[in-house]
Amino acid sequence: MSEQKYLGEFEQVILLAVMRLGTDAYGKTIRELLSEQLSRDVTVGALYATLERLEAKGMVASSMGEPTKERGGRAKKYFKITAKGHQALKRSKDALTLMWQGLSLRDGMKGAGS
Amino acid sequence: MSEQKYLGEFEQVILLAVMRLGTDAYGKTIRELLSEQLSRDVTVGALYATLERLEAKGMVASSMGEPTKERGGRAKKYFKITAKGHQALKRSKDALTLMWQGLSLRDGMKGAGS
DNA sequence: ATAATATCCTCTACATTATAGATTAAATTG
DNA sequence: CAATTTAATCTATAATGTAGAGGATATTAT
Repeated sequence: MSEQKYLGEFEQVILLAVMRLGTDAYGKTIRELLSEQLSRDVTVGALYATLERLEAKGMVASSMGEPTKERGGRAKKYFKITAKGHQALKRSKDALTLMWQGLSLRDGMKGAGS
Repeated sequence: MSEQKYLGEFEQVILLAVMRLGTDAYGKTIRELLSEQLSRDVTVGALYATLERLEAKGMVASSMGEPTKERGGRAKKYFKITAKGHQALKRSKDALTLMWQGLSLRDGMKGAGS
């Protein structure tokens, strides 16, 4: 048991990617999304390892799809975010939002005078 | 060498706390801020370990302050965010913002129909 | 049928972050 | 100087993040 409390940085990003891809979220599409949107190229290993952990924690659910496609190949493993995943994501977002409240980047650390 | 690319989840939160506290950021105040704002109670060990890592990466800078205060005690170690820390924070924020684009929580995974 | 090719997931290992709390350091007060 | 107060350092361990070789399963060409 023992529920870990917070989502890691990468876990958040992957959860968001899965959410975004809707019914078409699997290894390749997730990797492409991260590469296109964030210019973040992750290796397959990094991706699946994290998806597995998220599934173990009940944040995502998976199901194998029919392999019948354009040009052969193994069956895809589709992922979708669960209600628990949504909650975790919301908590993470709210926390960051709270901490950002009233802060602006731009001008670096001035004030600190003296 | 080897610049790690992304800030961890906790690193982000702490960096934001240091930024928020301005000239009064040290162990105790940071811990209090996290406890009050996020109801997140971290142990001293967790906090300092992360601050050390952030300093090693050049995201924050520290300086010892005069201990002369209300009731004795050891000197405080003040932290402030550096320009590099700002940049890292901005990158993290931008990435999350991009991924959140167009997504709304509320209604969970519908569409998946079939 | 079977070798070549295409897709995509599984497995193993190791690096970095996160978390805990006991311990030590340094100052004030009686 | 002993007791008290404030705050940082040290030592371990768990959880996340990162990599890439390797295996599985399907299609296409010969």
